[in-house]
Amino acid sequence: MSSFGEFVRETREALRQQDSRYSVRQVAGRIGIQPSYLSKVERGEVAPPSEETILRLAEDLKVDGDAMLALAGKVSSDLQAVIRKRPLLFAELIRELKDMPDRAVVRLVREVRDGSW
Amino acid sequence: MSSFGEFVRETREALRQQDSRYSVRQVAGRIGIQPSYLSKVERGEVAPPSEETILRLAEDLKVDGDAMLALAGKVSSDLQAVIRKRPLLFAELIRELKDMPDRAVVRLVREVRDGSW
DNA sequence: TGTAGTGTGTAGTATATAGTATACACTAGA
DNA sequence: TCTAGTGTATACTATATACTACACACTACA
Repeated sequence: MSSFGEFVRETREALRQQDSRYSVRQVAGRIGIQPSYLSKVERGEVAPPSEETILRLAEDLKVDGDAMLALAGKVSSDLQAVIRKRPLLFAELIRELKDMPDRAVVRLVREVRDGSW
Repeated sequence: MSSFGEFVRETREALRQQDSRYSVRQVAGRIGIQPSYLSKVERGEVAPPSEETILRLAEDLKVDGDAMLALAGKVSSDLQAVIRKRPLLFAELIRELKDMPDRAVVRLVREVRDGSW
């Protein structure tokens, strides 16, 4: 059920192969939570942590923050803020893109970034 | 502070000019909450209601749901679900569009909708 | 002048969120 | 053999979220 927890555990264990500083205790220590709490999170015994904690964890595990938030069922609050400033526009855009293939969205991102328009 | 509450009160009072069924009590009754709670919401005495309640309220007051959620500091959970399915893609797109003028975003929406690409 | 409807004050509640603190049993290395 | 480090079990907590239930004072109108 908790793909978030599984992902964290697997990612941490993978890093640990190369670097002994990726134990539950040490990661927890670096990101400022109790080891017992991280342990429970990894085993899905409790819900995923808060956005702030997830982002610190993602950084420590060298994983993309937005991807990790998504696994936790969340959307970064700064993205939400962008949407909230122009709700009608962004709601329409996002709903329109909902069923578009990845390549279509990628193309859009490029178009906007390259400013070719 | 509570622009949400003010907005609800003003919208409801405006409708009431034409239709006496837009009293606090009757609106509350239709959307399934206590009148005292709606009263407190309108006066900003409590935080905005849940997403579900806001959407029922928006419908009753004939207002856009996404706009009303935005005033409450929320983003519709169905939009969040779209983002969570492809977090990297959508995060990049939205951050890229953050500082673009409205007309640029509108143009993009049209482009996608008209399928001219 | 009653009564139907109005908004609001007060008090309380259930559930979720986001953790902490401590102690325990186990293992690998010096 | 001891000790430093490992993961985890247990018990608890503070704060936020999202309301309900009831009572009260006031007003319009028939």
